[in-house]
Amino acid sequence: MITPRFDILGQAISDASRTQMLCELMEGRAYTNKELAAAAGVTPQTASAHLRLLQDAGLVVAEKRGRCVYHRLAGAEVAHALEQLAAIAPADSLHRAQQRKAGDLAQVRSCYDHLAGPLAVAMTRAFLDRGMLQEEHGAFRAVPAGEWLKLGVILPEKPGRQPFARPCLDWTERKLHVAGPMGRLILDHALGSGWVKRHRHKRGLMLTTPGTRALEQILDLSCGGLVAA
Amino acid sequence: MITPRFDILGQAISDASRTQMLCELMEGRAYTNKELAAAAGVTPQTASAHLRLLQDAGLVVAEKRGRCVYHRLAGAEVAHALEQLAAIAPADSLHRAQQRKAGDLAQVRSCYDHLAGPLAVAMTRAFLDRGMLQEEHGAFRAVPAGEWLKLGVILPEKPGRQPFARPCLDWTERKLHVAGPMGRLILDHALGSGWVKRHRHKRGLMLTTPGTRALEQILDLSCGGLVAA
DNA sequence: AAAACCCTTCGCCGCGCAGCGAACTGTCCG
DNA sequence: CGGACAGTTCGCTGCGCGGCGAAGGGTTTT
Repeated sequence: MITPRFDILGQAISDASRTQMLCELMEGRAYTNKELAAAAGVTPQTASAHLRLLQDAGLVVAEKRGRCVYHRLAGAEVAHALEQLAAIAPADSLHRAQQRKAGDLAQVRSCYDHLAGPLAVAMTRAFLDRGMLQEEHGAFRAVPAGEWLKLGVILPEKPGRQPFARPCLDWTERKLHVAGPMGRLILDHALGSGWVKRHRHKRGLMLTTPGTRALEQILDLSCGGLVAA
Repeated sequence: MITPRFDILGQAISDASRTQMLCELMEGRAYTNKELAAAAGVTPQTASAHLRLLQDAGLVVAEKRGRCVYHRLAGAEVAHALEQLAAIAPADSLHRAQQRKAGDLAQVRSCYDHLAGPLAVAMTRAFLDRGMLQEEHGAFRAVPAGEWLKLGVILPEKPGRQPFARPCLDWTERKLHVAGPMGRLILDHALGSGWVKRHRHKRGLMLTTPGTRALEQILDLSCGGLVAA
């Protein structure tokens, strides 16, 4: 019997501190040791050991720049596999309660390299409603439309082997939203256009007033309650 | 930040004994405690504890029948998530060596509810070559063809939300083969027609002479080396 | 040069847990 | 009824590993 080394991966994600770090890294940004240590609630020494383990497991890569070491997920496949796991993992009820209290914190955020959270779910729903996107065989198929260009998306001429618009299951909503190259384009464009901004210290993103207006104009999407305070 | 309880799943698959059991269960059959204990190389008491943990994690369900308890994977989602993990997990080189020595053992086998291994990969390649199946956006799309009926597959009238032919990455070959409802139909038909048979005590399946002839006739597929001794 | 800062390595403590032997429950069979 | 067998529970042992404090190597700032 051939057994993939699940245990190596499993051991990597079997610890609450490490999963906390991984969830942090799912934002797609690179983080320093100290930041991840704070996120997991442990000292830097401990975080250092955890990150070395995650590195050995191939889930995380490190990049030294000056006196800081920046850690990030090893690739989109890793983020994708973790999403899949999240789909069958029981949600943390404790943190779910925090989410309700925190309110907007989880409303708009990024998932590795694309938008996630309620905003992304709402946008995807708008794509489907307007016929810009079709769900078929559990995959997304983009339909040529003028709206795409306004969202910073240029559709490929021919469908490639990799899905251009990959469905990604949101952790909180348990609903699909757009990932893959199209998701990346949308996030890049939204950041470049100032529709969303990264928080300085808090995690997550904030939807700006221009962003709200643009989404309303292009997709007829009302973003009530999603604008950060 | 919302964190799915990766750690619960992670702890479940962080132990080599448990992963061994899970790989065994990936065959799709139900196994008794004793069988799984033998597969993992531990005593029944230890296996019992492991299985209770896997049950608590929601990966495995147990069914009591007489004095035996049959364990099986909790569902196709679990099998799917494990496949995804296997895609980024380093393969076990030790067992890879065993595979080469064992030869036909890994050639034909099932992956939860569909055929897997080199045979399934070869069949999928034949589907694609003959135009019965198309790969698009990383998904499979079945094309109506007479061959499908001979393989026990009746194509659905309209594409549903769930993919009918889901691509599944094989552990050993790292190549795609057909899973999902279509994969299940093919395996069911192959078992029902006597094309493949389950080994009595050994794991895996064996391709019969009628099976070889049928595949050659329908798909022009030569199965040299895949027939069990 | 000294101070501040980021990260890592080392050594230690303590918990958690995999593993087994022994004993117990429940089921099937003669 | 009594033996055989599957599974579980209990108690124990030993290893692994998460955690931190202390100390050391590098880099940036003053």
